[in-house]
Amino acid sequence: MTKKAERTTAYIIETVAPLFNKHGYIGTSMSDLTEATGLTKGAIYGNFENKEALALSAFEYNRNLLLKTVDNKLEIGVNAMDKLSSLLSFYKQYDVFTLPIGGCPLLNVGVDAQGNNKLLAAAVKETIKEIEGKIALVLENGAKKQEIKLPVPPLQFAKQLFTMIQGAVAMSTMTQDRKYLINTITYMEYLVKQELNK
Amino acid sequence: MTKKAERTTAYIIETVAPLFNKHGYIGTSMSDLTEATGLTKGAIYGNFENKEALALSAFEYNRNLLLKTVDNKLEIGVNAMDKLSSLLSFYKQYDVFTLPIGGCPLLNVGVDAQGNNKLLAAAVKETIKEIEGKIALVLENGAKKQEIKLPVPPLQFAKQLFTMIQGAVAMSTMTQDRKYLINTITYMEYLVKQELNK
DNA sequence: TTTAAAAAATACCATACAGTATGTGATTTT
DNA sequence: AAAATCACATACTGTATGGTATTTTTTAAA
Repeated sequence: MTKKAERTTAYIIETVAPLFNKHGYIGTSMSDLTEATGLTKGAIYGNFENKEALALSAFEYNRNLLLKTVDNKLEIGVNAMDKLSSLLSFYKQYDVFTLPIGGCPLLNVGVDAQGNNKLLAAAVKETIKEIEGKIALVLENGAKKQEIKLPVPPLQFAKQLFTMIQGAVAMSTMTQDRKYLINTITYMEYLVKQELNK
Repeated sequence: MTKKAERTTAYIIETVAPLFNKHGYIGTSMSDLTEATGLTKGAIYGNFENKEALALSAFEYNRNLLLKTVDNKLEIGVNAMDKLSSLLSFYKQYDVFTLPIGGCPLLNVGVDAQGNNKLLAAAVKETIKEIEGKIALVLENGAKKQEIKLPVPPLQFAKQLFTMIQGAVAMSTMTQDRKYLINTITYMEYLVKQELNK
């Protein structure tokens, strides 16, 4: 059986991850965390060195949730086009995914931490690279099997794809309007089919 | 001649606007502001009701700077396509524009304020609508004069255009890599020409 | 140049902050 | 079941926070 502290550590992370994601590093106070967890500062500081370490763990938790989901979506379907469609339809409803975790962790932490926390900012940057790499891999395999024809190198195409996706995420976040997700991703579905059809 | 207080008020806004933009509402403390301005809290609170009012004024200052520039770019050229090209080439170097003001005010404040400050969040939302409207107007006029052919209503096209632009802004902000701006906007230039050519 | 009004500096307030030393009860291990 | 360890709660630290009442200085008009 898992140790008590391990379970508490996990519980704390799960509980505070949405708070940090929604209100930012500075915007989330220790009293917010004790209130949400029902634990005292003694308990939290017994499991985490300081606030920054906890915030980093919280981001990593959300980040893994996202990476895992992206992985799943890119496993669906047999050819590259199916996998891309699967990813795009996930992002079309990205607001449903992000609601319980307090928004897009990449956008929220990526913007919030930029001017305040170099560690978190670096973690976001690395996560973006990972997702771009995953998409690029799908494209590369699809091109090898001659399912699709790439107009540019796979990583470049992946970056531009993900940039547009994050644009939709940013706009729907800022305006609180999911139409940005739906309309832009719908257009991207058409765009991808047109660009990759040989 | 302008009154002393008016000049001080303007000076404060100009000085603190980049700070609020870079570090966020909560992330910017009053002591940050007194240090940057060289004034005391008495002076600042003599000119602004409270921190929130000052932050709002600071955002409006940055927002007006952006709106004015967008206006200028959309005035360049005679036909719609020229105006769009002018806007896109501005955003291709958007990092140069945002450097002195501490980043993109829409993205930074739009994300930061979302979970923390309803007033600022609403102000961002309205500014986005304004810019989309400006772009839509250019498109509408261009369509009327039959310079371009729109596949969708002008406002919808404007929204999708601006969404992609903000995607490039978001990605280059999060990764601190201006290539996202250059590559994505370059692709958009090609895309716009293709989509609007009749 | 005097003077009244305006503007800014000072000194202070209560509160909230992150973090910690120590005490105490729960959980393992022997 | 006793002993040792672990996990958490309590109570506190010093500091920083946003904000304010009051005093001092500056400005501008008479």
